[in-house]
Amino acid sequence: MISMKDIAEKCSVSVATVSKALNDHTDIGEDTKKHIREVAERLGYYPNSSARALKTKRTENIGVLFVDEGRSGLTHDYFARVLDSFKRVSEVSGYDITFINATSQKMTYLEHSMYRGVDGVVIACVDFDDRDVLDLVNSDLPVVTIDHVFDNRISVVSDNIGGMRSLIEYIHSLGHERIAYIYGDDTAVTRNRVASYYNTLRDLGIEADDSYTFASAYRNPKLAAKYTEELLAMKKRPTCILYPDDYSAIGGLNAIEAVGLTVPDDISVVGYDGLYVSQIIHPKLTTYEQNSEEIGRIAAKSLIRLIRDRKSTLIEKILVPGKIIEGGSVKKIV
Amino acid sequence: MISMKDIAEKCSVSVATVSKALNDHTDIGEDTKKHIREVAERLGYYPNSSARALKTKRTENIGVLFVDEGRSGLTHDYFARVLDSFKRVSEVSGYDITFINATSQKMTYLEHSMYRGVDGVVIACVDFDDRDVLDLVNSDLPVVTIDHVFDNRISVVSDNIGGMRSLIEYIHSLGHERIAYIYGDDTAVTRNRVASYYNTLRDLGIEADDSYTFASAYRNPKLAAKYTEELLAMKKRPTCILYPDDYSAIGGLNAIEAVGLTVPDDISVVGYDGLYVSQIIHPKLTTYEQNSEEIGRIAAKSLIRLIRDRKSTLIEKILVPGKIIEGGSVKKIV
DNA sequence: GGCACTTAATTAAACGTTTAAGTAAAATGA
DNA sequence: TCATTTTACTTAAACGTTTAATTAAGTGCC
Repeated sequence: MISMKDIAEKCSVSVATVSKALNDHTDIGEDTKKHIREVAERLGYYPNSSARALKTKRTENIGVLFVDEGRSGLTHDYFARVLDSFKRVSEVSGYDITFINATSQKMTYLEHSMYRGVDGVVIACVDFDDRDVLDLVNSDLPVVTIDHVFDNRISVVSDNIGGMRSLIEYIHSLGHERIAYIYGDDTAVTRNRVASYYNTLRDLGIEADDSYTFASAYRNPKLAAKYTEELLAMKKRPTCILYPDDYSAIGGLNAIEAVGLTVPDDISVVGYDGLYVSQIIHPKLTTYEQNSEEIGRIAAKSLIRLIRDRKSTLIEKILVPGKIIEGGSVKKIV
Repeated sequence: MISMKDIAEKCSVSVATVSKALNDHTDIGEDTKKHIREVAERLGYYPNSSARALKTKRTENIGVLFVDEGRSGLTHDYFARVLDSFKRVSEVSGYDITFINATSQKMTYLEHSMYRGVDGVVIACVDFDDRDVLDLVNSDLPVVTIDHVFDNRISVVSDNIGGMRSLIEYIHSLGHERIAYIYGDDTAVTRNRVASYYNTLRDLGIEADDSYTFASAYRNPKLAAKYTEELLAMKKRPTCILYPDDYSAIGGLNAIEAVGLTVPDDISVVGYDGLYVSQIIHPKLTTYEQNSEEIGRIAAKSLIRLIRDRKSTLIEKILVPGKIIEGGSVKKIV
């Protein structure tokens, strides 16, 4: 490994001069800089980030906490896209991404973050009631959370309330009044969507029917199919069913076809997420596409801003709207 | 930040003693160790990985190179699962994962790896002809590649040849003889599968018909649908169509349904990958599930072994078989 | 009591950077 | 011409660890 010392010797200058030359300080002559850089290049010099971090107390590294119950957020389409976008934006700003997860070393998330000396942490797709997560959130580290709001932190959240509202208003505008909702696991996200479901119906002058709602789970087409069957068996069955996500909606589609009914002619179906796959099946799902790209982007920008301006005590909740994808799974009722 | 110095002062011992006590060296008395550890705990001490790395030249960090043409491998189901598994196994062994990607700092992958001082690198889902990738592969760093073989490196590859063979043998055992194959982009993976397609047909005594094969692309249902239409329009059309991946197969399914034919009664369809979604649609796809879990696991184990035993010059190609998922998209022909 | 050995600690240097403070020479200005 | 400023560099300390070398005290043995 070539170090500044090697360059210094080769150039007959001090190590400090080399450091300053490579970091483009103003108190080094132009020709010296040029010469040092050439030699550095020629010797194949790479700066050593550990040494640099030790001195500067900055690692230019961002920690990512992305875990959901054993299964990592990585295989979760929506979060994978958020992370992907986050990563891209961070890299452009010169930050690398390191995962801060369950370690064998029985370190807490905060300990792990301190150990690695990350400059900041983004948290998403975790159990936000977890003691370790809360410790991290309440630490001195710059933190941005995604899809969960803490009152002392910057958060970037997908607009679940607005999303649900616009979906229902859209369906309603096509003539639907009997709108069922099979919703996901009990999380802040779900609670917002459910509340918005009820509020929107009320605002539209529709009386909500509790037998039209089911507590299901995310990404569980089987369970969604089961509740769909129950809905189909009702005397006064809904004309449209909303699902917690696109996978569940596909489960619903199958259940509907299985009893010989057709989507959207006999009953309409609406997903959530706008996954790639939702647009290649037949019928294409009408669904709500969360802006994962934008969420990741904003989270990265916010966190980096926070890191660079540590004294900023700004607490923000940034709401990111998505958009309706008009597939072919909802029929206009005359 | 609490450092060893603080603990040393508190305990009236030298910094070296603290270091040794915390690292459980044998030349420190038991009571001293205990005391030092208690104080460390009480003060909320975290070791500093930068300082440690500076001394030991080990970061306990693994670099991950996962890029495909602009779009990161993160959003690619198969690679997301491989990475997820890789990450889990690495973490258990005490390694963290850092992405080594395109940086704004115009560093090459190798430079980036050296800069971060990663102990090793896993490469997957990249353009393996890229100059920068080759430089990394030919560097002194421990490297493991996934789904691509270099003759000087350990590689872990999904058994594409065997996978293709077992799929075709399976289909053939159900009575199919006219088997079409729409395949993906020109990569090593594709070439292996195509070769295996021809070899297996030959071994089964079936004369391959070149008009039954199409160069399509991965994850491109539109293009797959187009070639499917061409196949359907043939006078002597195939009884079964193989696709490069499950998404493409779904595109094929749609194209088939669109002309009023039914899968599998009128024609059979076979995917590749065994994505979650392939098993929740109707009909469920018959497909080949690559063992992404195992691939990630083996890659991690191999890389860590290589890191811990640097002088090992072992070069291996580890083939990981997957398995057929019998869905409902292939009919038995009498 | 003297010798060798063991145990438990310390000292000091090193890892590769950054940076405040210092210095010597050159340029500027009256 | 000499004081002042500017330019271009060097010195030296520091960041938080690890570790080889050293030391000092205690133990056991004859």
